[in-house]
Amino acid sequence: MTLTRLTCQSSKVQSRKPRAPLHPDARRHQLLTAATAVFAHRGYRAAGISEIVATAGVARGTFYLYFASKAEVFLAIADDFYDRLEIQIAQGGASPALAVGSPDGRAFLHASFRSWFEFFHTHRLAATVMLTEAAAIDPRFDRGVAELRRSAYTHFAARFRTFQALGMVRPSLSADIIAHLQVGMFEELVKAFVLGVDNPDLDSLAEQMADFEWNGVRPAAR
Amino acid sequence: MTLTRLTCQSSKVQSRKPRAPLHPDARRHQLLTAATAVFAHRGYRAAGISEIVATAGVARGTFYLYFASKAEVFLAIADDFYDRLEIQIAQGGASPALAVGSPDGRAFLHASFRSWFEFFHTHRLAATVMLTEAAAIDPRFDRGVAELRRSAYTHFAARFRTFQALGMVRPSLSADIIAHLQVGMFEELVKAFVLGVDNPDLDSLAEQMADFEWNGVRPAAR
Amino acid sequence: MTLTRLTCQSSKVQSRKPRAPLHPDARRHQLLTAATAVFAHRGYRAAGISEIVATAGVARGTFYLYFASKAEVFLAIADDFYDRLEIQIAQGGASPALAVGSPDGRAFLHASFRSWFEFFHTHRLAATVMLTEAAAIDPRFDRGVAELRRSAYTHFAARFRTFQALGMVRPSLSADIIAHLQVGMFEELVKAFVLGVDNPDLDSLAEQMADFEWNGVRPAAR
Amino acid sequence: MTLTRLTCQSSKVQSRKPRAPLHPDARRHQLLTAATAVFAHRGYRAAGISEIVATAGVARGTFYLYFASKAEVFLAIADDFYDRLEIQIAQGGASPALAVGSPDGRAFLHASFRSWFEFFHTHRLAATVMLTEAAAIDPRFDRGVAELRRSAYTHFAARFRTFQALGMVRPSLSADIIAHLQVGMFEELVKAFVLGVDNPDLDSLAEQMADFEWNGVRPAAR
DNA sequence: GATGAATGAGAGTTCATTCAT
DNA sequence: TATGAATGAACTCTCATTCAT
Repeated sequence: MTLTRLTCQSSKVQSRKPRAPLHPDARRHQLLTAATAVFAHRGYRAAGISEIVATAGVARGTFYLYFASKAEVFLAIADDFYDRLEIQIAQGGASPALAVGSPDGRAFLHASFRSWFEFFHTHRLAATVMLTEAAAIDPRFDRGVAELRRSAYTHFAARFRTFQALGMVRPSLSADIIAHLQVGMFEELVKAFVLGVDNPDLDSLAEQMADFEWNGVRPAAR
Repeated sequence: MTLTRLTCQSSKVQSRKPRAPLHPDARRHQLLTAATAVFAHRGYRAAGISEIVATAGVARGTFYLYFASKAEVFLAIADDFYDRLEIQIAQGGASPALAVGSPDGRAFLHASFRSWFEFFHTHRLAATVMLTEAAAIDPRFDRGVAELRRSAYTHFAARFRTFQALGMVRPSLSADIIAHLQVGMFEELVKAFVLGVDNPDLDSLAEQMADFEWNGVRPAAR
Repeated sequence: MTLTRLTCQSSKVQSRKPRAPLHPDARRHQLLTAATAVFAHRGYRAAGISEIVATAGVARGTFYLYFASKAEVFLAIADDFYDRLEIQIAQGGASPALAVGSPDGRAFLHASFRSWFEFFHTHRLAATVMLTEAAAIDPRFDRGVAELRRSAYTHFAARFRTFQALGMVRPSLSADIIAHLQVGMFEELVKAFVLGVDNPDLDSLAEQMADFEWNGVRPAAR
Repeated sequence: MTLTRLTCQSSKVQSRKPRAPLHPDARRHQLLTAATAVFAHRGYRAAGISEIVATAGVARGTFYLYFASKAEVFLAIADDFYDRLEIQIAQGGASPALAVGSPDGRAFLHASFRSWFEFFHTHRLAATVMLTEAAAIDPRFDRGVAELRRSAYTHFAARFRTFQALGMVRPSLSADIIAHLQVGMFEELVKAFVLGVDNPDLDSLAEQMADFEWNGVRPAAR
């Protein structure tokens, strides 16, 4: 008994033309940047993988070589932003230490605000994504954003209490509420005058905000 | 021989039993309320027509008898919110008129803030939708939502200028920026202490915010 | 202050033309039949939802109105088959009861085989699916198929033991192995001469199989 | 402030380190073995090239140096199996030649079955692939796999006819059907008691099957 | 010869919208 | 007026295959 060979003609269905490979880190960064831009302009839900890969100039499948899912890129953007935030805080630009020795609370507020405005201007797109997408995307992200905001409140409240202890600010104010007010003011100015604006006058913004926070709106006592 | 069932058997298909016709306005209101609740809890994109009609207790098709599209309900909610906003403003609770004759700007701020907090607490769900979904959802909405915010800024800025003209507040402050700061502070407090909270202490909030805005954080001059 | 209405033009993206609705049970049956045919011809993995809905002559989305997923239709087919199997067994066509009173084991085997061949011929397509897709599809299905085979072995083994107790068959044979041999022979004949054949001679098959099982291949003792 | 990481960071991207070249035949064999194992455990469709190359310890591209496509490896496995099958047949372990001179058909059947059980146990994995994936996988394979089965039937039928001519078995039986019955019984026992079992008692199996085939189930004539 | 990043067609699934009843 | 089954474009994700290195 002789069995005929099975080997058969293969019917290649389509042709694929891989582009030039790139260093993995570079490609990942490229995709992260593209995703940040797309999320910033369209929001998480409205953004499509199609748009991200088109922006990055790669094929659909390439995306999934670097991120497990759409949610995962989003979280990667958040992680990136957190990292930069921690560096910014660690650099002391916003720490009360700066104020010690300086009796001028108003000047300190100005410097602090200015440096934060600069931070958000530098990281414009990622900031847009973070400020915009407060809505539910992924349980992990919800936790992350909540934590981010809470840590911001805690940070500002702690700083304010230090100031109160130093007698630099009025002791009757609730540090927690002040923290929220600061975050609210800051977020609003950032959204209105920093993120979508080409050449924002960050110094003016910091000046006005510091003046407002320091002196209030009450006319000077006569 | 008895074999266990492999499937869970839940068909999405329902039976057809027409509900009693309702007055068009009532049905529209019913759908609008349902949509507001669903958008508030899930966000615009995540909300489905299915969920809205299920909440309203009507059929899918009925929805399209009253609204041309999903986008249209969202805009209807915004329009509704506008209407109430205009009434609130017209009622003078927030108009500078109140302040005329009263030289006490701080008391005025307190009263104004309090009444606004009450407004947002009363219209909790719609407010959640407007504050949450203010960000880019759909290019088509941007115009509408942006206009809503702009009108709020304009209102507050105009009021502030009136105050400046009356000498009630410092003239060196930029009315535009103050308007944004107020909106930011207000929005933040509303989100943090009003919308998701059962029995918010609106008076305290108004008090703290008014104190902060009026006096700033600077310690009392000795 | 007057706010302009937001109501905007809706840009309908595409036109949809729903076909005439059908009674849910009819539609479900239509889809189940189509899926059975497609799975029978291409196997579970190779079969696409596209092919199923094309066969049923409905739109892609309609499928998901009746089945939660591709795996779910498959399991529904299996459930259907199990139901018919239980009926077939319950009808006693295969029960040893028939043999009682009749000393003719060979005739009983013939009748039993015949009725089973008829069953598989009647439910040709579903049977093809069940006999073909022994491979892993879904844990639930694996369990189901294993259970199905085990119950078949158990059934045949029990019947054989009854026969042994009645002295109708040789007591030295292992009922478990005989059960497997019967299932194997049956499956093979079904696959080769029943499923893909237009007018199978079921009686001949039953006759040959009964003769083989009853007498073996040994030449008649002289 | 320390924020917890949101992502799990596992990139699919690997580093590039060429392995030492290997003799083409050795590499091909390495890949064939890996593919056999993967197909046996996951089935043809569910098996991925990724898994095959990971098992073989080579890169994706290497696979396509030795096989034109996924389908081609499958056919190569089948070809391999054919080769071994022909050797097994040629070795006469299963040829009627053995029986010539020996009047004991039952002993012959036992020896033959035993040697076949051993063959399938030795080539466990390839056998699993061939027996499991015999069903419709891809229209292109049907021809090949069908031919494999047909050649098995032909072989057994021819042998049976020889036996009939020698007067060793009953002449009234249809050789074609007997061939199918033998294949079915054999396949079933192999699947149930050989392939997935650690130390199968091949001799017992052969004994039971030979006894059944030789004598049938009929009680000894009194 | 060996590599693995890149590719893109096509898979399963969702859901806003339509219209026969 | 009210219904809900039907629709199909668009979505996220997979994986066999290619080719620059």
